[in-house]
Amino acid sequence: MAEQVRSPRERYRDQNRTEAKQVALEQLAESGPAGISVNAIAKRMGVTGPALYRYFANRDALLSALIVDAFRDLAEAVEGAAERHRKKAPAGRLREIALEWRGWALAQPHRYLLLFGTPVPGYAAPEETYDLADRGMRPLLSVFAELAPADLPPSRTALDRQLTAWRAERAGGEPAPPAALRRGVLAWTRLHGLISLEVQGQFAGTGVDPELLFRAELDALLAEPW
Amino acid sequence: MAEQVRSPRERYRDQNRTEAKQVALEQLAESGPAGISVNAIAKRMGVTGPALYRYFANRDALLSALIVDAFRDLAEAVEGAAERHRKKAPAGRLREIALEWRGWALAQPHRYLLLFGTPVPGYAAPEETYDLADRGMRPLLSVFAELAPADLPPSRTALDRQLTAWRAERAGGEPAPPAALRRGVLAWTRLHGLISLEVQGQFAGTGVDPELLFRAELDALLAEPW
DNA sequence: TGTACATCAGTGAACGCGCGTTCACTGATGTAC
DNA sequence: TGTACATCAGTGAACGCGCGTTCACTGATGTAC
Repeated sequence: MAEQVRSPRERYRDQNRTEAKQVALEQLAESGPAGISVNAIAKRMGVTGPALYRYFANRDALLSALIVDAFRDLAEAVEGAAERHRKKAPAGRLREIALEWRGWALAQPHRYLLLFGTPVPGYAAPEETYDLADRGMRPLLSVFAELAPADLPPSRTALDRQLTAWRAERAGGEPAPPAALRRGVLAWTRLHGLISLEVQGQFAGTGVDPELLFRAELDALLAEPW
Repeated sequence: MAEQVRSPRERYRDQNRTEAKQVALEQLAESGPAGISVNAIAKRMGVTGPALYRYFANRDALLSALIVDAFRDLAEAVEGAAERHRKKAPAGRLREIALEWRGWALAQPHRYLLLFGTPVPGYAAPEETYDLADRGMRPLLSVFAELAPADLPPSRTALDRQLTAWRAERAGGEPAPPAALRRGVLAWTRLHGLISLEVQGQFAGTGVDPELLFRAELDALLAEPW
């Protein structure tokens, strides 16, 4: 990241945009996406409501900024974990990536739900989010590409064809065996299933420790035959 | 279900309660949980707002009724599938149960998200929902109890102890091998992961058919070693 | 069967509230010559 | 370096709106004798 030269005014703008987003995140944590209010944010910033329209075209633009930030943040966290453990064997790296991802979600449940929770009605996510969502999945897919044995029999099921096309177009480029893509995507949906239930407190009254479940799921993922 | 003797007035009340809930479900589908409005429901019913307070103590009570209904409905659908295919081998029955569950969610995504989506902030679900949630899981757990080989080595991990205690207390009673509980719960979280992502349209732009992914996940579930 | 009373559904007015957004404006900060 | 002008942040008033909920009430329906 090169340091950008910015005028004082630009710095000031950035600072205020950032502050507004931070306050919005507090509201998100307290009362959900519907609780994010332009006027309330302004009040907490010590400013009147209309002032925020200098920084965001409208409420939806603010929401979009939050979503894009969160997707990028998550992708960077996952990429960071992959990078930090790049010397580990793929199985160990997979564990680290998955745990990083869960950690990110648990540390800021509202942001995770903003990305993967109930869609906000009447709101359409900007195009950018699709790329960022794919980017977050890439490290997971790569690990499975490494884990795949070299002598995998080729597969031409409809699903495998779809996955291959998707990989070529969006999810990173380098070709991978379809079986690796399939397992990578399913790994993603499995981990998401556990995390989303945990984040929503579905295990709360059960006496079952979600982290142990999560680790058991990782074990199962690695024990599965190819 | 025995036919209850009810006075005309009671029948009338039930009818109006039901109609209010139906209209609320329409609103839920259109604009999410936050879009459920007492006044708007009344208007659609051709009645003034305060009239609804004859039927529900307040907005939260209405929401609770919707949630309890949905949990019960889902549990009954799943139980029905298990019952309809009771003569099938366990593996086939598992498929049917899972497909029934997915079908229920896809047919009414908003209701599924009401149960398992982002929690409504400031709203506490009534006690009853916990039992109903467990009830919906039971058929899945039972199938895994059947699938478990008889010669499973005993396990005493912390997770298995927690699952056994939970099963004894809430999830149906009949004891089952811990490994079966573990796999049953993980089956649930896996299917939920796929379904919740599908219901929220996360696969929309990818060209990947979620149903094929779902069936691949079922195959993986059954191919896994014990 | 008829009358007296109790129950209950629904009305309409009112409460205080917060929402997103627009508009014309003031005053401060930056830019050009 | 000083002046003239353009840019931009923020204000305060106002818009129309819908929200959940309360209250005293009217009028219809049911119950008891």
